[in-house]
Amino acid sequence: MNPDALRGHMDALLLSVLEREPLHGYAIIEALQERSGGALSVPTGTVYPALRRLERIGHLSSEWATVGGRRRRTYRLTESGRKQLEGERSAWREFTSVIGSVLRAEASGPA
Amino acid sequence: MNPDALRGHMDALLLSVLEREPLHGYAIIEALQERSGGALSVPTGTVYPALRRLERIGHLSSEWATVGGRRRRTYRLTESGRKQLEGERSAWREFTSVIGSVLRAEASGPA
DNA sequence: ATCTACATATAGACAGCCTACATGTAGACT
DNA sequence: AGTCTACATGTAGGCTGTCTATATGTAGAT
Repeated sequence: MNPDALRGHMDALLLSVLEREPLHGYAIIEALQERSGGALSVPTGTVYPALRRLERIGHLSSEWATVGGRRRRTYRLTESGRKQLEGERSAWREFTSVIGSVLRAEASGPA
Repeated sequence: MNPDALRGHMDALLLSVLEREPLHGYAIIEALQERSGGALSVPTGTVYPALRRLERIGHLSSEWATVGGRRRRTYRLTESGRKQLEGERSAWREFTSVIGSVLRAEASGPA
């Protein structure tokens, strides 16, 4: 998966994976792998900053927990985050529809 | 259409629009508008540099023409460009499939 | 004269994803 | 005791491609 292709869709992925339950960063990375059938290996250097950004703009909230001696920061969707996810989903549909319509255009000549 | 979303898909769009016939930059922008039903307004500052980049790496070739007193640089797909377009198309299918599978995952709780 | 459409081009800003690195705990295995 | 892997978070800096803004010029309509 070409990294550049993810540009602008990372938020949708993160919000989507947090929709059903709160998760910490490491678990989010695993969830993305699972849900994508192993195709998505998002590096920590992408996920952690993105989560912080999403929290900063109010789409996520977080709290620390210690489980088995390890510190976790668990993120959950805020109300704003749920609305944003809705928006991301419809933006995704529009995006694929628009790009798809260009890519699938018949290669038949003019006239 | 969020500009960031285009990242990494611009090449596919440009190659695709040049598949059926050679076009110059301005006409490419119009063709993208038409094919997308008006949804794609790609600025000249994006298209012209991108076309040059694609020519530099061998996917396009170009030649100057003068039509109605105006200078045009007409681009056409090279053989390499056609192969690249094939690759872009299958990458697009994979991309939409992977992201889609994450976004569409059921929001039902675990167990 | 002025305006719009046609037509190309570059400089610099911006943003976000990536690589690489740093830090630390827990448990298994030798 | 030492090593290795999995778990877990985080930052600095690089890269690159898209965008905004600007520049230049022709043709035709008003």
